[in-house]
Amino acid sequence: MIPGGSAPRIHDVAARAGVSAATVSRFFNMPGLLAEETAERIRRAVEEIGYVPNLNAGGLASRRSGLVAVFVPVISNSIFNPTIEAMVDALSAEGMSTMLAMTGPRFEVAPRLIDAALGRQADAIVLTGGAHGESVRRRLREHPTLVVETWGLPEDPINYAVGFSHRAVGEAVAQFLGERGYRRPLLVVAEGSRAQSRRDGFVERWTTDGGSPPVEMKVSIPSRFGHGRAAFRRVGELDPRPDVVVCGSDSLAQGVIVEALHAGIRIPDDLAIFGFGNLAVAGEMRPTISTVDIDGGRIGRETVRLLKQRGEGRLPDERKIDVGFRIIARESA
Amino acid sequence: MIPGGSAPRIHDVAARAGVSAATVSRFFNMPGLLAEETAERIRRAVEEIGYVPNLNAGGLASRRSGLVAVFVPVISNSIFNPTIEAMVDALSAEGMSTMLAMTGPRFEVAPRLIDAALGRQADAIVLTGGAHGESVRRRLREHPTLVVETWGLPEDPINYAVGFSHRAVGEAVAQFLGERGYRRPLLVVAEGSRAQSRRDGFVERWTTDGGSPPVEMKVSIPSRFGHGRAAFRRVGELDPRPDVVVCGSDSLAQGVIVEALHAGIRIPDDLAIFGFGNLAVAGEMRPTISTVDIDGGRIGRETVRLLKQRGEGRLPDERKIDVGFRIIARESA
DNA sequence: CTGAAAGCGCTTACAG
DNA sequence: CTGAAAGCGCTTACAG
Repeated sequence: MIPGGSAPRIHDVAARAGVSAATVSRFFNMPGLLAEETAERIRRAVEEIGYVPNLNAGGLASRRSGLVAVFVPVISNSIFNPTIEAMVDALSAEGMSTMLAMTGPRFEVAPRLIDAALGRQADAIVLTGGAHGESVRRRLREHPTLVVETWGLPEDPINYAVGFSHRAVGEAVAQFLGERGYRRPLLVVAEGSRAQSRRDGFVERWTTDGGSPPVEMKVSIPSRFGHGRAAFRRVGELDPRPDVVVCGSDSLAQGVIVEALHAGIRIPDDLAIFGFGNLAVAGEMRPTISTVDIDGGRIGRETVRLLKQRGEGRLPDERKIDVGFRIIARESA
Repeated sequence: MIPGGSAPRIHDVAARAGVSAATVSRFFNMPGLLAEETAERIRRAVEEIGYVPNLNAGGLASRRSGLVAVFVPVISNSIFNPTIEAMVDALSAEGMSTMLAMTGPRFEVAPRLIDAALGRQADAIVLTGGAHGESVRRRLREHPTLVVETWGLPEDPINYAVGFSHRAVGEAVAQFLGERGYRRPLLVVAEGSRAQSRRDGFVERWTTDGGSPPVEMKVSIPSRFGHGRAAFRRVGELDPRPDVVVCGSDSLAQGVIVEALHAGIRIPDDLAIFGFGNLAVAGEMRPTISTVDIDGGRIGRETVRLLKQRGEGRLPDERKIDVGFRIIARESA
């Protein structure tokens, strides 16, 4: 475009190519309909004047904004980041844009954030990390916008949910640690309903398998490296002493390991550590951290696939998409 | 709104409140102009029918989209995250929305991403982490959209830059370590022009102060925990052995510490470690990590302040805003 | 395969 | 302090 001039509009392209604005519009949105020679003329005109379609005007006319609002609690050290990255990439590849809304670590979704997403006419709202309040859920339920909840699999999704069963994770971890011969787990449980579900699954399976009820300890969210100090202190206070610390995140597990090593404790011989999330650091730590792998990228991609399917008018009947998880056995437990 | 019904429009509010659409528009955009009694009627009508203004239509008419496009390389373990969080929060408080674009760790800004930002009529484009190619810079320079580059302070900003001098950081670190008596630094330098600037500043100051040219080692970006292993291996290969490892990030510093401790090396007595960024983990590690503190949140807030000033038609003359940095002396060096 | 015309839901001079 | 009317830059039946 000419520096300082105003941006070219669809009519400028049309005039230059000797066609109507409607045809230029079709060039971008339904290219299959155009005669090859017409398309070529338009292509050249677009190139020459540097035309970029006004997507907001287009969205207003077509009633499809091409905008997806992604709600996340935070992005610093968030376990959801691979999901968000995969989602932003996939959306961008589909010609859609990502609007980012941050709710804070406790998911205090201000009504203002919802209004912003709806006011921008977001084609879809993606809730990452779930655990939103009933009033927010009701509001979204009443609204025609497609809502995808990720990382959890709520009993009754607002529209769709892509994630895994946190309860099943808890059960699998309990089984794994029981089979490895651990007997006195300390559960470090973060606030929030998903952590609570994992805890419930763990406790149920553990006691069903004949274990005595595990000792529990609460930490605030997010579950971070720095909590490792308090968690390790708790280990020292308990009698009998725990033989494994089950952490709500790999960062926390890493923090406990650093504290334990600093105190001269051997891992896993004196104390085992189990994480959650399979962050890169889990495989790189000394010792490497046994944990639960969640394919966060896949959650993001499945979410975008859902949006594509909606665009094609063929949304699946099944409203919960379970991406599963894997126990990763490494050195720390 | 009525479930299943279509969203109410400004005319619906106007009809219910017994005023014109123009007055409802003013209620939202220039509330000071309305009679208190009129405002109250509109407020009630908005409440009753659950009206949410269509911001895209509003933006089309007013030629202000209220959208800010934020370009970041990645968000997983990114040092820019506090900046992004502060920015998203501040923008949201101003009634603006954040569009998130991801360029990949090497800032390969696809022209498609720029087109998306321009096509959405972003009021401003924020480049986080800088280091974009000349063709992108030229394209943006020609465009009337406000561009703010963050974290670096380029010689000639596209429009504005908010950040600090990476070269000055390098110089300050060299001075600090020299004064502490270290003599044989190993510089672990990540790819990218900002890391290179810090390296240049370090080397210049170090040699000016009489030190011999430091040993250097390249790592790919992002500069992560996992690179600690290779960096520490390098320490063992060098003769004479380095007495301090200067890392491109706190994560990397953490990785080196873990490796060193695992090998039975004492920190800082046998080997000192210096980081960059002052992540939370730097203050929580054992030993705590000496590093450079960057107030990332402030970078985000200053950026939004710039956007507000532009909205009020009073952009500052000075095109570079330097937020500075601080050396944080802790246990590791 | 292409065009003319209406319309998407707002804002903003302009006039009073 | 408020309203009527034009217009923001597109898309999409409809018609040919």
